[in-house]
Amino acid sequence: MPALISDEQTERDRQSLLDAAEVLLYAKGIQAVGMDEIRAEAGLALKRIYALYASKEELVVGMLRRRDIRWRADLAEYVERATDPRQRVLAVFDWLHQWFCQPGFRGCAWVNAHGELGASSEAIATEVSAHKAAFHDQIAAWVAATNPSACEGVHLLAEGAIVSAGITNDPDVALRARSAAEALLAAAGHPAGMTQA
Amino acid sequence: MPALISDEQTERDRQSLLDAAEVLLYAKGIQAVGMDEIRAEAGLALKRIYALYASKEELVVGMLRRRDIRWRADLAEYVERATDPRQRVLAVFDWLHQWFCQPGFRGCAWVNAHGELGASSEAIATEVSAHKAAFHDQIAAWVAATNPSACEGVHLLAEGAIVSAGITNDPDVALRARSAAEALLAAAGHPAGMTQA
DNA sequence: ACAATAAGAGAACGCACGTTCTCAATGCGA
DNA sequence: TCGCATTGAGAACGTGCGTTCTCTTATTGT
Repeated sequence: MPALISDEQTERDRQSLLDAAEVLLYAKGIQAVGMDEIRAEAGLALKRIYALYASKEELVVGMLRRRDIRWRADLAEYVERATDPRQRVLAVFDWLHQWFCQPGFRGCAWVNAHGELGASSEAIATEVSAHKAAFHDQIAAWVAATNPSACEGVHLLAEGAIVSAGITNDPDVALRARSAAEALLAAAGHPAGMTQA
Repeated sequence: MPALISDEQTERDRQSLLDAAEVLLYAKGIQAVGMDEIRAEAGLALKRIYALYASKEELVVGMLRRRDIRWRADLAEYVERATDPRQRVLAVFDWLHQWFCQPGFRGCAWVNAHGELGASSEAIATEVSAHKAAFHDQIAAWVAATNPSACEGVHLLAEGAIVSAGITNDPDVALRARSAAEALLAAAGHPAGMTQA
């Protein structure tokens, strides 16, 4: 095989690599997985990996970035299947419940990465912030269509559910978060907000 | 100095060690800090450290356990200064806000530890679960005194606020969580619950 | 067919870390 | 005062990992 590598092959290799990295790093933590284990799982030469990403840190960032796009697209696809604004917000928690039920669920990949490497890697911390901001805005947009005053609360319920489910391994936190979100949507401030200092 | 070491000295050394470990591990992450750095900060011999804890893993568990006791006692002390049940619940978020404002705040030590080592260390995962369960029960007890149907929601708001503040470095999430908690407390179900499947 | 080159496999390097071991120094009992 | 046990300081050991290097193999253009 050795000889010029096509752009298509490069893209295929990149996806294999990101697939392997995503599975292993999410399951075991970032520092717990060596580049050699990723190489074996991806079925690529180490040299090839370092041609695609200059360092493990860059690979992690690339993995988080691809996961962010897919994860939020999946969520949006599910949520926007509903047409009623209120049902859309509740669908967020149904989607979360589904996610929590998947075998191997181990909390939020971005929160985990931030806890492990946020202090040492600026690049990773930035990627995590970007994901969280995007998730916040996505939720806020859906909630704003029903009850703008509930945006922040619903977002925090979602974040709380993710973190709680990750640690307790109880997928039903999503349902309890859903109920609370329902209550928030029904509460006060349909016209204006009611934030307080 | 070499000769039998008193129990009092042992306790002093243990606290110095836990102090050093807590500061460094929280600030930089667990795997990012070597035992030698902890040794230097604690001002103890490596041999002494391994006489107090048989391994780094045990030291981490000991550190988390002491932090759990102090952290929840501080919270309770602050919250129970208020006498009105509703004010108590809101005080939780004021206390969180205070915490988020402290320099060096970097999210929840237990969530960070779980993300980093929950998959590889049973002992650490167990300690984290214990802390989260205790925190949940503490919150639930305070909320139950005002509006039992809001227990789960308020707890998730608190968890969400901690995680969000840790990543965005915006202490004011605590205030937004507080507003949402206020709304939940005011909502429905004073008599019965309203959980849903 | 043959040089030139590019890619794969994996050995090698340098480093960092958890843990243990050595050894000199010190306080205590006789 | 003398020997013994205990402790502290830090060297040493083994291991694992990120990254680079070597060397072989195979493909391509002439």
